[in-house]
Amino acid sequence: MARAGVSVEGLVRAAAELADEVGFEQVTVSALARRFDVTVASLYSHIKNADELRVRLAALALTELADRASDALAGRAGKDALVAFATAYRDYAKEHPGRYTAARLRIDASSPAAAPALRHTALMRAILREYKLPETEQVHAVRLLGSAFHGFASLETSGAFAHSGDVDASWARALDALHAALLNWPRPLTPQ
Amino acid sequence: MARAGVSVEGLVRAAAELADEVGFEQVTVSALARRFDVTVASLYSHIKNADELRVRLAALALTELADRASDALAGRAGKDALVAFATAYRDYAKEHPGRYTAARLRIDASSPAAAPALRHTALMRAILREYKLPETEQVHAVRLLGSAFHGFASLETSGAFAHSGDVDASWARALDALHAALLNWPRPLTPQ
DNA sequence: GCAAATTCCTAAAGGCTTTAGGTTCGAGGA
DNA sequence: TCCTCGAACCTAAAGCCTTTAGGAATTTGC
Repeated sequence: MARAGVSVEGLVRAAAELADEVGFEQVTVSALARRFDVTVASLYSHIKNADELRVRLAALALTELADRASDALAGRAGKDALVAFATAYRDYAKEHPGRYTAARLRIDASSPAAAPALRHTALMRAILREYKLPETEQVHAVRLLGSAFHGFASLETSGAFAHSGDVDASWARALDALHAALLNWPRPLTPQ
Repeated sequence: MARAGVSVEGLVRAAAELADEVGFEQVTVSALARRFDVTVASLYSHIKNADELRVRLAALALTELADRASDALAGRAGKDALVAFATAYRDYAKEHPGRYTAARLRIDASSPAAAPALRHTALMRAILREYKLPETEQVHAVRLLGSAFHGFASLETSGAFAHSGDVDASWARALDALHAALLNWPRPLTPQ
């Protein structure tokens, strides 16, 4: 019988497609085996277990997302950069809901997904450069931006905004408001 | 044999405890049956299927969360109200991570969880009253607040903020920034 | 006290994950 | 060319989960 030519990379790519088609939770080793027309047990020659598959999928998604964000940022600064980054983020979540869900998996420092996760922080800090926040405030600003972007993308893809109003307008206004917030970043009280 | 005295309410309460202990994804009909010392099939006299259990759990969580938020809001206005609401939200997510995850389930209008979900919107709009935004802007502001609160809670409980910095300070700064954003809400461009 | 409804049970089918152990393919050395 | 060895694949089986069917026991209410 001819071999199916399965490889770890191929598996992860197929898992990514499957995730976007049927949802991240439905990505199973069984479904992948069906897709490659191979028995389930065969896949265990390539991956250790179902969890490893999910972590690798997360790493793929985080890398793709960081690549897009990085491209969006090229040659831009200030509000332009903020909007481009955020929109790359939101668009990715809409185009690839399964991958996006995978990207939000709990990741610990030893995971192969840890490195791409760090790129995201670095990119956000690059956006902040133009806003000239004090060094100690940057982590807070990164967290606010991360929360707002992730929260919006997450609520939008989960259908929470589906029942009223113009979501694109909400997005534009949110970015205006965040831009303004960064310009007038609240000064910390005198340190104690 | 004496009856175990299972009821739908009891099941959902136990499911909520289980969710907080071992994570929402691990809430299974089997685990519940074990907890009640009853066979799995018995539970199907009380619930239609595993999905109904999850939806009921979501409804419980949304109701509890709305109750807390409502209490937090009582007698407060302006930034006070904003901070109290947001903190009730974040604290609930930290104390009850499993329930909180359930609350973020995709909910459609016919679901028994739809009604408590609407309370949340109403409460957020109450916060906005003091900020006197134009009627058409309120939906956008609600979405920004919802995104930021959910994003922060979600990233925090999933460990994304675990590796550096003072998370409470980030939270305080985020609320300061959102308060300022509401005070200076970006005017929409002249309508076309 | 008895009938009906409810609660609980056994049994079984079907899906997913993982491990154990055996077979076949294909590439590189003798 | 042949043969060997590792990788890729297979069958089999165990364990857990969901769901349905049909039957027994308990509780409730007339």
